[in-house]
Amino acid sequence: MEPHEPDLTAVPVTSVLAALADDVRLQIVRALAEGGEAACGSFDFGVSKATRSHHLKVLREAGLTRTRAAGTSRLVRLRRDEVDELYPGLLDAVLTQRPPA
Amino acid sequence: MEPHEPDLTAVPVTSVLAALADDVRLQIVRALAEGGEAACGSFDFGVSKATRSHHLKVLREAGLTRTRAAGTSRLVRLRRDEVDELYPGLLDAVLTQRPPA
DNA sequence: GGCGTCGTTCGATCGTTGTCGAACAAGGGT
DNA sequence: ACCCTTGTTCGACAACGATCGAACGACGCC
Repeated sequence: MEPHEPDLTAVPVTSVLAALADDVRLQIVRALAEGGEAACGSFDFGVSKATRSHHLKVLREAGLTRTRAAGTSRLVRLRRDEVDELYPGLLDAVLTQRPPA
Repeated sequence: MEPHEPDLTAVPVTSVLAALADDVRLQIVRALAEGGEAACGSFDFGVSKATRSHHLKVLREAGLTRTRAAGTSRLVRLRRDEVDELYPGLLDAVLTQRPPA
């Protein structure tokens, strides 16, 4: 099956923002920004694997991540360069974990 | 009635992003970024005044805008300084209108 | 006071989306 | 060959959100 990873320029801004406007997905993006490439299963944020798979699909179809098969796992990585080029400052602004007031 | 304009630091990032992840609201924000302060009625993007009022409320409660009464109208303005300080690059990244492919 | 304008709020509708369990598919190891 | 691990997909359900018309409130003006 094709992973359906669109060109970032073909994704409407609202879709990119919507993809980031979820707590679970934001945690995934943060983990990817810190740890680089990671297997899907390494993100366990209290949701079922079905939900996690759904979130990874949203991120992928928003043009924010790429996925490649590696044996029985799938490795996900952040498309940071492309995002930074098209939306400079966006990831930086969103990724910095602020203290909860 | 109090306009309920929260401190930006008290608003979760996901709420800020969700507020920007809508086409109508994005148009409003762009208009505010260009034209400065404007009356609610000046935004007519094909939605009813009820819907428009709803969108302005979302933006206000996300800490992105301020509203003040002025006679029979209400003037809305973008809290650009505060947003830029807390999320540097976010507005710049989002506000630039890209050509539709 | 009465009217028109501007905006908010209410209630309803309807599509979208986050969530889950279960079923399925693909790989690797023994 | 068998099984276990890893992910995806499918239906279902619940919650949220965008939208509207209509009712309401506040203000200025004549």
